[in-house]
Parts: sequence; structure tokens; C-alpha cells
Amino acid sequence: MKRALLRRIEPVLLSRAAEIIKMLGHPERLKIVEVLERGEATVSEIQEAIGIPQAIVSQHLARMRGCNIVAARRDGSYVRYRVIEPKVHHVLNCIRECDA
Amino acid sequence: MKRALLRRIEPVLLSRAAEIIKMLGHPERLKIVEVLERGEATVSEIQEAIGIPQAIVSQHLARMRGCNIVAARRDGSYVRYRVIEPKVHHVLNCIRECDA
DNA sequence: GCCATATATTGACATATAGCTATTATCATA
DNA sequence: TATGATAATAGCTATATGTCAATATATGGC
Repeated sequence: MKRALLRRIEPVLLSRAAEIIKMLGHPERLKIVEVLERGEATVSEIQEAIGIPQAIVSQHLARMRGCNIVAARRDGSYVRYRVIEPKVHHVLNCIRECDA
Repeated sequence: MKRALLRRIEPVLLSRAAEIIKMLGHPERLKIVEVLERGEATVSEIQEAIGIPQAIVSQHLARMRGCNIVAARRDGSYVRYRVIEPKVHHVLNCIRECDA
């Protein structure tokens, strides 16, 4: 461990980081953003991809919308979600890197 | 975003990752592991470093012990804590990297 | 054993979260 | 406008979480 490189995380960043990873600290939400990482997806696509009830998917998406992790846009009768918080990709890649 | 590199996170890893980042998804716990990242620290050192009551620090440490994120060893009348989950460093560095 | 210091645990309480069912909104199209 | 598909929300129960005050448990020195 290279301690010399450990600089303190600034309070505001730390606070936002805690908020983001708190949201991602749930298996289903983590799966949802993993799906969204590949590009926009509708609620039903997400639902199929991870196999949980529509209402639950919507609830998780609503929470993640609430802290600006994902955003939605209507497309006809669909609503397409996408990740808008760049740190999410960092976190997912970080998890992948641990998978040695 | 290089989508070609996005490989799926394995279920077991994803589940453990969710557990870890759930624990880190709290500002005080994030501060605690940030302190511990620099090396072992006693409860009172942590308490001083981040400025919250001793009982709260102990409670957070107990929860993180519970999911094998930190470990403790007694040293005289002190108890020294350290990070034992390597992913924690990855996550902290990931947060730092976002701090552009 | 007694005292001071360091840490852990407990109980109480408020709030947050998760998941379920049912219902409601929104849109496209017949 | 009626209908089917898609998505969001409401109401509910159960459980988890966060915090505090108080108490309990080490440990070391006298």
C-alpha cells in the first residue's frame, strides 16, 4: 500500500460519495446500474434482465433518480433510463477490478 | 465509455460488493475507513480524527467487523483497528479519482 | 482489590428501508 | 373514447438503521 499517495478526500466529495455508494449498496440496484451501464434501457427491459417485479424496479429507479444517479426520458409508451452520475462507472469498474 | 470492456459482474462478487459498499455508504463510516487506510488506529484516535462520540465509533466499527471489513486487536488497554477487506482501498481510490 | 482509562454493549426511540399488493397515471392506437 | 401496454405511486407491514444515554467490560497501575 502506497501511503504517500493517500490524500484526504474532501468533505463535500466524501459526502456525495457516501450518498452514491449507499444507493449502490443494494444487490438489485447494483444490477440495475450494471444493466444501464451498457446503455439506456426501459423499465421492462430492466425488469426482464434482473427478474424482479415491475413495481420494485420502479421504486429503485425512483430512489436513484432522487439522488441524481439515473435520469429518465419518455419515449412513447416507454420510459428510458440512463446513468447520469459518472462515479457509477468508476464504482462498477472498481468492483470488476477486484474480481481477480 | 468503452462498452466492449464491460463484462458482467459475477453474482457472488456483486453480492459481496453490495454488502461492502452498503457499509461504506455512510459518511462517518467512510471517514473511519479513510483514517484506517493510513494504518492501524485505536478507537480514541478515530474518535478524535473524525469528531464523533466514542459509542458511535464503536458501533460503526462493530458493524464493519461484522462483515469482515475491519478487524481489531487488543494492544494493552487500547484496541487497534485495521482494514482487512482489500476492496475498501479500491473504493476509496475510486472516490479520489473522481475528485478531478 | 480499587481506580482510572479505554472500549463495548444495551435499551429506548425515531426514522429509513424493503418489499408486497393494489391502484393510478400515461401513452399509443384502434 | 375505449382499450391495452407501460410505468409510477400509495398504503401497508416488517425489519433495519442511526443516535443517544446509560451501563458494562476490559486492562494497567497503585
